[in-house]
Order: sequence, then structure tokens, then C-alpha cells
Amino acid sequence: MKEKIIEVSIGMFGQNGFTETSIQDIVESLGVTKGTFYYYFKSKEELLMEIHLRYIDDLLQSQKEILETKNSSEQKLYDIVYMIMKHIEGHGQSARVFFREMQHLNEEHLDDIFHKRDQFRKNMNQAIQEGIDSGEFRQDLNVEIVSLAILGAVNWSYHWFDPKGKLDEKAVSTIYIDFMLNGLKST
Amino acid sequence: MKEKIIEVSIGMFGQNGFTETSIQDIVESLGVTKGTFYYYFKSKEELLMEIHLRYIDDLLQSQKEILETKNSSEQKLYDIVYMIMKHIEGHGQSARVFFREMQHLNEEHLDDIFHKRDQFRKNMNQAIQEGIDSGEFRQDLNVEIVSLAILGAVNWSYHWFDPKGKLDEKAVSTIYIDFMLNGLKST
Amino acid sequence: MKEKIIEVSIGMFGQNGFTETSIQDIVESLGVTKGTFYYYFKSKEELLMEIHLRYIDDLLQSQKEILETKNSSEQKLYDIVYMIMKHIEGHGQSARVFFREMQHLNEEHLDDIFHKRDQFRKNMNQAIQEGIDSGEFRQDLNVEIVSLAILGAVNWSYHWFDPKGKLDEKAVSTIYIDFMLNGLKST
Amino acid sequence: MKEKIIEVSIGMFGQNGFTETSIQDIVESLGVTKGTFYYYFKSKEELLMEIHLRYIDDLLQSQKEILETKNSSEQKLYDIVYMIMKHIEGHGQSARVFFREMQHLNEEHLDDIFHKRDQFRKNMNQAIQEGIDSGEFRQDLNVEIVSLAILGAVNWSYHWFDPKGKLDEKAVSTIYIDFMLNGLKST
DNA sequence: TATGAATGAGCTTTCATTCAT
DNA sequence: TATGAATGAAAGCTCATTCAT
Repeated sequence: MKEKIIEVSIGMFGQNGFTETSIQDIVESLGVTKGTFYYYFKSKEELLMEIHLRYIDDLLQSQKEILETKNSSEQKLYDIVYMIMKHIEGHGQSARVFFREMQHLNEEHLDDIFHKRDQFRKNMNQAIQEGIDSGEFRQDLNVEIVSLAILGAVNWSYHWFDPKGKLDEKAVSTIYIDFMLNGLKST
Repeated sequence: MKEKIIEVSIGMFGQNGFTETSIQDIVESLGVTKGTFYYYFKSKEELLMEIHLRYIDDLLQSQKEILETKNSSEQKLYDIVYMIMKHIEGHGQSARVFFREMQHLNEEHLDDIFHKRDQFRKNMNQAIQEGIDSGEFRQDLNVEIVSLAILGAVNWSYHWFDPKGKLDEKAVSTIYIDFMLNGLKST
Repeated sequence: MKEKIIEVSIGMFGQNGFTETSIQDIVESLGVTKGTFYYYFKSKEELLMEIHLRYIDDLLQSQKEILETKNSSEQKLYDIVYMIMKHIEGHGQSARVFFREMQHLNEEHLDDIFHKRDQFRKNMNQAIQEGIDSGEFRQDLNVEIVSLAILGAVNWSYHWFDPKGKLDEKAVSTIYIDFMLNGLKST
Repeated sequence: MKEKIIEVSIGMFGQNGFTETSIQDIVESLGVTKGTFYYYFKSKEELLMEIHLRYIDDLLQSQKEILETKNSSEQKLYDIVYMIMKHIEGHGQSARVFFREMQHLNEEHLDDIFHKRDQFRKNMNQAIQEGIDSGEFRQDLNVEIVSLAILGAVNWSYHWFDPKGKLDEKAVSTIYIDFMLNGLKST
């Protein structure tokens, strides 16, 4: 039941927004009553936190596995970008909730999530730094800002990426990486 | 008074969110009553639309001026990126509202805004295409996706950019452009 | 202007109801502002009272003229019925307002109107009594109740009478009177 | 609880009017909170509809039973008149609400009620027609108009009938019927 | 005569949450 | 595990009215 609540909530939060979705809406779509909801969750916010945690923990775990390999920095970068895109493709509504409804967490939870997002970003920084150190990437990069640019470009995809569109998440990732590695300029 | 309402609303919507800010909060912060609010706005949503319109219309206008120059594509790209960053720097809360609270517009208004955002994106596409045609940019770029990547990277800045931080909007723009033109790879 | 306000108010009160029609609605339909309204009327209720007064005073005056003639009771009865019907035909919305929105008058005004409606009813009683005394009407009638029945039947017409319908107010009055004088029973 | 809400609402709507009675007034008189009201009714209008439905359905049912008997038309007419009067006597406030507050139903509900009131009227027409066909009533009656006159006379009673007055509903009904059958004219 | 800005009280409705069963 | 009745606080919005100009 708890899983079912989370599942339909993600769908409804993603579609209509956190504030716009009432507990009533959620339980009605499951054919149960509000009491049931409060048996499994202390509050609406706790449900939102659970959704956030699952998303970011999953991302962090995948990122960790990628970073622990012996692959080239270029490959690692590609793997991370593709992994995020794969998440957006496979859990599109989760991504929407994660990127859009964070503000509705309470302070404590927000701190927790913020810290984890920061960790994700720092891991990204590190991957880029490694590429610089190994000579794969340019020496004169501002790691912090470039990292934010890459994350921004990829994360932004949740706004427009359509799993049923012309290009799948793999194709988009490939274009992203080519752009990020080689830039726009003709040589 | 209308201007004052818009002004404080942007601040409060940006800080606490559209749904979390009540009309009561807004008018209290101005020392007037709810009736006053509804004298100037038919609904809370109408106020939100006004904020959106001002933001996107301003952006489109600035973009148009940039595109109408005879500058190189590289320069135009820089100018657009810097212009967006300048907006985020100068109207940070507006940007937050614009990028985050769009969902609370009604269908008709959403259509309008969506159409304008699309226009902005298409103008961006065109700028890149011109660069390709003139030989400044690589021939093998996927214009649509690259354009989305650039916009994503720059727009995302509203999440983290701090006007009082170490780097100002000009420095960030420069780093962005360098990254976008030349990529990460060492040569 | 005062006349115009009364005129459109009758239309709007009749169509949509007194409470459902706002001052704003009224002044907007005249292209003026609320201040103007309050220049001519102390309150919304005062406007309603004015409408009521015009209606009942008109009715009372017409009734008086009919009763002062030397006509037969039958004729007088017919004239009164026809006169009410004529009012409903010609001032349909006024009738609606008069019969339906009385409750929104304040106590003092309500008293006044009530007293005048009562006067109208008593004059009716008197007409019937005269008919009885002269032998035109049956001796065993309960004047009070019969009078209320007649007024009920005629007044009720405002619910359904359609000036553009098959029967005009004259035809309906004739049928009413025939029914009231001769009853249903076959002889 | 739902019953209690309906009960006190009828009283308050009848006394002070639908618009003049707030949900607050209703729940306060029951010692509960507004939330409770909305647990049982989707809206104030829905409550009004429920009151209307109960009234008209009850009336239609009683009318049906009367019409299905083998009684004379005269008797049926008396029974219907008496039945309506009995309703006005016993559910005076309901009658007030029913006849006066109909306008506050929404379009869909209004249609429904209107249709049922029309059915009641048509059944009345039919009863009169049967009397004509059987020879009890005059051949030259305009059934539609006479029927409306009778209903008007009886329904109007809700304006003035006082259960504690000199004449009870039975006495009034008897006077009504005598008047309707035999008319005013002396013979 | 008329305007327009502002008020303030009140309205219907929503909703997260509680709790006895 | 789950229900269903009830709460209470707050929300968006309406509107008759006032008043300086």
C-alpha cells in the first residue's frame, strides 16, 4: 500500500503539482480513505521527502558506481550524463517532482536533500578535476562553473525531454557530450 | 500601488513560492487591505501572469536587439548569455518566479507564455544556425539539442547564482561561453 | 441618471436576483462608476425600496380609480384582474422584483410595503363584499379567503406569463374571470 | 448529522433567506464547524437542491396516489388542494424555500426541478381534463390556464397561511374548493 | 455630478490533520 | 490495517460603502 501511495503520488505531483494535489485526490485514486494515508505517512511533507530521497539516493548510488570504475574521464562524464537522462526518461514524473517541488520540504529535510544534491555536484567537480589532472581536459577550466553548466544543461532536460520524441535519451546524451567536449567552434 | 503590489509579490513569490504566499501576506506587507489588491487585479493568477509577461517580454526584446546587430555569431551568443545572466542577477526573484511558478498560470495564459518562451528558443536556434552557415560553428551540430543545452545551462543559474558571490554575472558568462565554444577537451 | 439606474436595476434584479446583482454590475452596464450610484441612492436597499414603491403605488392608484367607478362588481373585479395582468405584462421584471425580492427590504420599509399590499388586499375584499351585498355574488362566501385565492391566482402569473405567448394578458384575464365567477362545475 | 443540517437549514433559509443565511450560521446553530458541513455537502447549493428534491418528490408522490384512485374529479381536486395546503401547514418553511429560493439552484439542478414542477402541473391539467371528459366540469374550460389559476391560488397560500390562525388548512381547502367549483356568482 | 482609490467585513470553500472505533 | 466523522485554520474572493477630489 505504501508503495502504491508513493507511486500514484509521484504521478499526481508531477502532473498537477504538490500543492495542487490533495491527500483526498491521492487516496481517492486508490480507493482508500485518508486514515489509511496517515497510517503510512506522518504528513504530506513526509511523503514528499520519501520521493525526494529515493530519487537522489538512487542518483548518488549510480554516480558512485560510475566514478569507481577505471574508465577515462570522458567515459565517466558520458556515463553520468546518460545516467541522469535515463532517470529523466524512466522516471519523468519523479524528476519533475524532484526538481520542482523541493521548496515544499521543511527546513530540516531541505537541508538533507540540499546536502545530497551538493554531494552529487561535488562528485561531478571531482570527475572533471580528474580529467584536468590526467590531461584529458583543458587546464584552464573553472571546474565549479563548468560543472554547474553541465548539470544545468542536463537537468534542464526534464522540462522538455519526451521519451516518445524523435531522439531517445541515448541520442540526446551523445549530442550533449559531443557539445560539452568539443564545443561549438569549427576548427 | 499596482507597481508596489507587483514588486513585493515578486519578492515574496520568489522567496516563499506562489502558493505559499497569500494575498493577505502581500497586502499586509504593504499596509493595505485585500480589497485594494482586488481593485488592481482580478485574481492572484492575473498578478502572476503580469509578472511573467514583464519578464519574458523584456527578454524577447533584448534578444531581438542583439540578433539585429551585425555582430559575429560568437558575439551574439555571448550577448544573449550575458543578457540572461544579467536578468538573473538583477531580477533574481523574478527569474525564480518565472522559471518555477509557471505551472500556476491558467491554461490560456500558459499557452501565451509557452509560445513566447518557444519564440525565445527558436531565436536562439536561428543564431546558432547562422553561425553554422557562416562557418564559425561546426557543421555537424544538432541545432535544436545544442540550443536546449545552452539555455538549460544558463537558465539553471537561477538556482545557484548569487549576485554577492565571488564571481559576478560577467565572469560567469565568460566562463560559460568559453566552455560552450571550446568544450572541455584539451587539444 | 436616477431613472436610468432604476430601469437597468429592475432588469438585472428581475433577471438575476437582488443579491446576485452587484452595484458594480449596475454601474458597469451604465458606463458610470460606483460613486455615481451613491450620489443618487443612499444604499442598495433604498433603490430596491424605490422600485417597490413605484410598483405598489401604481397598483393602488389604478385600483382606486377602478373602485371609484359606478360599474358592477363583476366589472370591477374584471378590471382589477386585468390591471394586475397588464402590469405583469408591461413591467414583467418589476413584478418579479416586487413579488420575489421583498425580503431584502429593511424592517421599516418592509412595514411600509406590507401595509400597502394589505391595503390593496382590503380594497379587494371590499369589492367582493359589495358584490355580495348587491346580490351579484353568493351570500355564503368567505370574503377574506376568496379574495386571497383570487389575488394568488393572478399574482402567480408572474411566474409563467409570457407576453410573447399564445394568449395575451387580456385573453388570460377573461379566462380567469370566467373561472372565478362561474367555477368549474357543469350545470 | 446530515438530517440535522437539512432541518435547521430549512428553518433558517425559510426565515431569513438562502443568501442571507451563511454556512457559519448553520453550523453554529448546530454547534459544529464548517468542515463538518462540507463533509456532508459538496456545496451550499447542493444542500438547497436536496431540500427542493425532498419537497417536490414528496408532492409528486402524494399527487400520484391521489390521481390513481377511482374517486370523482371533484374529490381528486379537493385532495390535491388539501394535500398542498397540508404541506404548507406542516412544512411551512420548506414551502417558503421551495417557492422562493429556486433561483439559487444551478442551471442543471434548476432544469431538474423545473421539469418536476412541470410534471406536477401537467398532472393537474390531466385531472381537470378528466373532469371535463366525464361531464363533471364545464366543457368550455381552458384547461391550461384554469389549472395555473388553481395552482397559483393554492401555492400563494405560503405567503400568508398561518397554522395558528383562525382557519386551519382543512377549512381553507374547503373554501378554496367551493370557490373553484362554484365560482362567485349567485344563481 | 461624477470619479476612483480604498476599506473591512464577510463569504464559500479547501484541506491537512486527528482520533475513536 | 483501515475507516469515517470532525476539526480549525486559512485561503481566495466579493461587495456595499466611504470619501477626498
